[in-house]
Amino acid sequence: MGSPKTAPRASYHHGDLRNALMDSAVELARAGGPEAVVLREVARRVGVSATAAYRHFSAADELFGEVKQAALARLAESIERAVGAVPDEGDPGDVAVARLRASAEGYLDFAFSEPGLFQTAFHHDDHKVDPADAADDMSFSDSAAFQTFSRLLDEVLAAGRMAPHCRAGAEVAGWSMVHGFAVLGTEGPLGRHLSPQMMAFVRQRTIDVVMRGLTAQD
Amino acid sequence: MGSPKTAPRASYHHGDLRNALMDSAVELARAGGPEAVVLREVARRVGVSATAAYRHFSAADELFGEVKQAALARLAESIERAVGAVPDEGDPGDVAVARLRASAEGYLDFAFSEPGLFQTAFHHDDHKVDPADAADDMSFSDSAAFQTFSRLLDEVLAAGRMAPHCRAGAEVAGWSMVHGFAVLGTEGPLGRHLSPQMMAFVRQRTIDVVMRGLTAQD
DNA sequence: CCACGGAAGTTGACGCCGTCAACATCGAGG
DNA sequence: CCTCGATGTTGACGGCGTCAACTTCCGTGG
Repeated sequence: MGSPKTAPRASYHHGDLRNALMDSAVELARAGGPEAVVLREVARRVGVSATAAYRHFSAADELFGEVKQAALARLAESIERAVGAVPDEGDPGDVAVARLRASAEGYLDFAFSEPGLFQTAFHHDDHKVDPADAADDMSFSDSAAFQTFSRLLDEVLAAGRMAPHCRAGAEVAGWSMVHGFAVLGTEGPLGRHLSPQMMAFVRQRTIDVVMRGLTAQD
Repeated sequence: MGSPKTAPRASYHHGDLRNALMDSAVELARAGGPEAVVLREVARRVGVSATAAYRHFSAADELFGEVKQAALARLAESIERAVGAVPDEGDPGDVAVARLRASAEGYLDFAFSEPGLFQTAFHHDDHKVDPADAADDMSFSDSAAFQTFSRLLDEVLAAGRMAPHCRAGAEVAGWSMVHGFAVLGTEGPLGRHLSPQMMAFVRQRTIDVVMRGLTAQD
């Protein structure tokens, strides 16, 4: 008695090893960032031999890739949540702008509350750039979060809060800003040198700058 | 005959091993990014045993730290060069703005022409955040490049091209934007999914947005 | 002049990692 | 019931960073 899930050593076979490995790997990434996702340690935590993982993943990279996708998904959730929390009342332009701003806040909330997962979501190893095989590599720019961001910019444009000629490339510009701040704050020197109050201040300042840059009317 | 430098196997002792290891390590970082800086490989290239490096560096991390500093220095050079190339004539406000913009171009020029070194410059391992020992970790925010950037913002302010209340936190906002674009373009999904023409376009767009965000007058 | 002490480099070993080949165990379907 | 494929184990390999012990060389003081 006791399902294999609750009694990890119930039998020779695990019963749900793939999911158990994923959970363990995600927890490792959460606590220690991308470098902490070590196949042997993942297996150890699940109470299984290292090579057992090869029945469910072709290699360690594949496991890591799935952890990355999971992290990306949580980032998307954080953004959706923040955007969804904006009250849909008042001037449509104000709402559109507020929603755009909220998406940035949701991005940064995730980055700073789950730095390990955030770094994992954007970790990219190898310098190998084989010819036309880049297609299979799903990433943020294909993710729900990016689509959301794009849609929010369309809304701002439709509400007349952005000069039409500025719309092109705006996703990348806005994303760059928020992402850069997140990277510098979580793994870069910002988080290590600034007090929490300073961090909060420059965070608002940074969002102010990008919002002003995106919603200029000239 | 033949100095130890030109004849690497002239004698048992190398003569200039520390510099030789540094050069080799920097070259590795240049070609393969931070992950490619592997102590044993560095030593192998110099034609020396792996443990020989321990006579000059306390650990592999220390070697890597120096490579990082070298990369940071080259980034600073790239920025200085771009800023220095701006002609110092015409309206002082225009010059200040042009110099600020040039610093961003210099930053991105380096990131895209030397992606391995750029990634190395900002690579940060371990999630260990020991108490008050963060002081010794020199990084970009202490570097010449950051000081330059700060000075350029002061000039823009002094030339009346920036609202005074926007000056605080402007370094971080501008740096975040440029850094984010560089990261997404070199190791992130941008560089892998966009054509060179698109890259050039979004690059200009991104710089436009941050310049507009920083130099707003309201 | 030489011998000697420490600086600089070597070898061999340890424990960690990812991965492979060969073997053991289990449960579902003939 | 018995077999066979899916699942998990063991043992090994090469590569990594690092340590302890050993060797080679060079500059210096007697």
